[in-house]
Amino acid sequence: MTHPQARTNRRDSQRKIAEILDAARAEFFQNGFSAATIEAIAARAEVSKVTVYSWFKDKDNLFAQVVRQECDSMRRNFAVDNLEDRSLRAILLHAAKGMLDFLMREEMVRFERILAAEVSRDPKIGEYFLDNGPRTLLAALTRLLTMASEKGEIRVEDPLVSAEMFAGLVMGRLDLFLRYGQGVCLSAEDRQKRAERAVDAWLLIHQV
Amino acid sequence: MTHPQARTNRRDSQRKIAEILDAARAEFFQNGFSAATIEAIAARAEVSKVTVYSWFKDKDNLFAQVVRQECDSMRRNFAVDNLEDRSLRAILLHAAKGMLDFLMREEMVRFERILAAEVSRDPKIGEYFLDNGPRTLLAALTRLLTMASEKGEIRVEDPLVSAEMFAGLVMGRLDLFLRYGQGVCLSAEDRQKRAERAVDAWLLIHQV
DNA sequence: TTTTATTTGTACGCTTCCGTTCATTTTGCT
DNA sequence: AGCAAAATGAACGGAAGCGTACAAATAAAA
Repeated sequence: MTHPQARTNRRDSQRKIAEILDAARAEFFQNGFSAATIEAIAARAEVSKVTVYSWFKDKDNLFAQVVRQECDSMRRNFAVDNLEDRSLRAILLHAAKGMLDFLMREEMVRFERILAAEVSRDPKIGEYFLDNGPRTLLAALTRLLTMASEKGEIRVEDPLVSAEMFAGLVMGRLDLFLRYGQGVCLSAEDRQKRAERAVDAWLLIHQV
Repeated sequence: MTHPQARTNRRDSQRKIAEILDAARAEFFQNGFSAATIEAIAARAEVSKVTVYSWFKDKDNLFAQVVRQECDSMRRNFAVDNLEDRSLRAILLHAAKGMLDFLMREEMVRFERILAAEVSRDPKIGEYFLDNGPRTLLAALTRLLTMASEKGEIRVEDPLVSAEMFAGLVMGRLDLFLRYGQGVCLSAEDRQKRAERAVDAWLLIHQV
C-alpha cells in the first residue's frame, strides 16, 4: 500500500508507475485476479517484471491499488451533486442520467464483474467499493431529497429508503444484463428516456 | 456436456456424480473458477481425482455443469407464478417476497459473485444465466401484468418496462450490498416490509 | 464364482506463474 | 562529467495445478 508513495523525484518513474497501473487494470479486468499474470502486465506496460516488483510489493498489493484508483474515480463522479437553482425534476434527471452514463461504461461493467469474485478472497476490498460507490451515491441522494422534502417539494418519510428506490427505478435490472450479457448498450436517447421514466415514476410516488 | 449422461445403472455412481457436483459447486463458489482445484473438489467429494476425470471431461466441463444445475434451480423457482383467485396486490406481494427470499440466499449471492467474473472467459455461460434467471422472471411478470392490465386493474403502457420497474423497486440496490458486502441479511419482517413498500409504490405508479 | 465396470493411489510429464537474485546498462539529476 | 537511482534481461527455485497412465483393489452383476 505504501510502495509507490516513497517519494520519487523522477518524472519518468511516476509515468511508469501510472503505466503499470493502467496495464494492471486492463489485465485484471480482462482475466480476473487469478488468471492475470504479472508478466503480462509488465509486457503491456512495456516495462520489465522486476520494475513492477520494485514499485509494488506483490500481486495482491497491485490489485488493491488498482481497486483504490478505480474507487477514487467513482467517488469523484458521485460527489458532484450540488443542487443548483434548477427545478427538482431537472436535478433528479441530471442525477439519473449521470448514473446511467457512468455505470453503463464498459470499463465500469468489467470492474464490477471482477471485483465481485474477489470479495470472498479479500472482503475489505468489497467494503472499500461500497463506501466509495453505492454508499457515496446514496448519501448524496439522501442529502438532496432531505433538502427538497424540507422545502415541501416532495413527501419523503425515510430519505434513505427513497434514495434507494430512486436508484432502483433508474437502474432496474439493467446491471444484470450488463454484467452477464455482452454488448448490451443503450443509445443516448434510450438512456434519456429511461431516466425520464424513472424520475417521473419516483416523483409520482413522492408527490405531496 | 455429455459425460455423466452415459447411462449408468449403478446407483453408487450416480450418488458419487452428485457428490462431485456438490463439491464442485462449493469450491467454485468459494474460490472462483481459476483458484478452485480439481484435487480440492475430489477431496471434498471424498472421491479420487481420477474418478472426477472419468465422469467429467475437464475443469471447464465441470464448471459448466455446475452452472447448468444452478440455473435449472433458478428457472424452477421463477416459473411458479400462476395467478390464483387472490387480489393483484396479494399476488404481487407474493412475487416480491419470493424474489427477495430467493435472491438473498447466501448460495445465490455467491453464485452471482463467481459467475460474473467468468463471463469474459465464456460469454455463453452468462447468456445461459440470463435466460434462466432474469429473463424468465421478467417474462413471467410481464405475462402477469398484461393479464391484470386487460382486466382493467392497472394501467400499463409497456408491460416489460413495468415488470422491470417492479423488480427494480423490490431489489433496489440491495444486490450490490449483498455481492460486495458480507453478512448482509434482512430479517423476515424487514423483507416483508420491503416487499410491501415496493408493491405499494409500484401500484401507485400504475393505478388506473 | 466368474466376469465386468468402476474406483483408487501413486506417480509422472508438462506447463504456468510467483517472487527473487544478480550483473549490467540506462537514465536522470547536480 | 560524475554519481546515484532506477530499469533491464536472464535465469532460477519453488510451488501449484492440469490432465494422464498404470497397476492394483473393490464392488456390482451374471
